[in-house]
Amino acid sequence: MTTASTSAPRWLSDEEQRVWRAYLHATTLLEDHFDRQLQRDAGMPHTYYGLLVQLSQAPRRRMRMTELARNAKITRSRLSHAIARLEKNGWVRREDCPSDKRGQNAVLTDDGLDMLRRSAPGHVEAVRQAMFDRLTDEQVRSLGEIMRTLATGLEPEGADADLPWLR
Amino acid sequence: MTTASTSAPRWLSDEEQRVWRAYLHATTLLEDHFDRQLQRDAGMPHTYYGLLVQLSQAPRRRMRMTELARNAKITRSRLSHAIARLEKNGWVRREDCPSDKRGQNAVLTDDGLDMLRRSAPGHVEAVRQAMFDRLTDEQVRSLGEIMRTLATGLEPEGADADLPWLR
DNA sequence: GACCTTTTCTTGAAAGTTGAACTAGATAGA
DNA sequence: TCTATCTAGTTCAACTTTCAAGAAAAGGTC
Repeated sequence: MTTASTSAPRWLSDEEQRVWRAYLHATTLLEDHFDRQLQRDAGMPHTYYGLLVQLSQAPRRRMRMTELARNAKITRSRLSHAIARLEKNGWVRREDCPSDKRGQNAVLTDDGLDMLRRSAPGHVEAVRQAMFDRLTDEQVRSLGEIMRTLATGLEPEGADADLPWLR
Repeated sequence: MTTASTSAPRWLSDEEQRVWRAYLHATTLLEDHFDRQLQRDAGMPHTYYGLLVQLSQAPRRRMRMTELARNAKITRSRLSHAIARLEKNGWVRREDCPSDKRGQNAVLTDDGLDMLRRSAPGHVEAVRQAMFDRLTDEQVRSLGEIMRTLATGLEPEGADADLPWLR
């Protein structure tokens, strides 16, 4: 009897349960915290803000939709809706891709860049206050390594991976 | 010139940026991963599943709404909607609180407990595979400490805190 | 070229979340 | 008591996300 479906579950140890719970609590609170900070100061949820940041750092302030979805770790559908909303705000515009007629580029507008410049200081301060100011250098280093490991684990090389931006 | 609004922003260092990015990537992918696993195997999002788990561990399998919201780190509004949905599924029912006529208890039903027993092994396995199997014991220990620190930082003692379950 | 499959992106409806407004009951002070 | 305030929980509308379906172009094979 060695099949996964019938073998005895390897329950979490007490410490693992505590760590898992702490992980869920911290990530939920952090997400809520930044969503509120950015909704208040920039008029959009954290995810949307992240898209503008990505675009601002891309060559010529533009990026293909799927590429942007991959960077943000979200589905293309979600991205389509998000870009539509940001377009309404005048912070992004769409542009046909010259080399592939199916493709679209999302382009950060000047207004979008302005909005980013205005809100960036406050957001960085919020990130510092909630995360980096509370951790030792060693903890920051360790957190980075852990998070890279976990992210990599969920993005396997093979074509069998169920990745949001390919759904 | 020392006021927060006008002092030079303390931008993130390169390493801090990498850590922050890795954090966002990993947490986004993990959330997506568990939401899908549970939607597939238990017919509900991760947050809802967490509520059933909380109830299953509470005395007499019941809990006051605000208390449950506090444990889950979510707003009471969100919880109201969630419980309404779980009630439709027959996994939870509401009950008037005897000692406070404004209060409601959310009670895990027998059906709810069954559903939890059926899906728990698969979920634990998913958590192991995505998180604990990939980290060393030392990393698990470190992650726990980091997450407890961050969660605590966002739940200050004072009455000035903007906590989801008090909104 | 004709045909089939894959890739890119969008759409519309259903499900979930947020924020503000609201009801009802508890609490505290004059 | 009377009244003002606070707390518990729900509801509605607006917004966001998911899922399934679909249009259009690209790529591969014969």
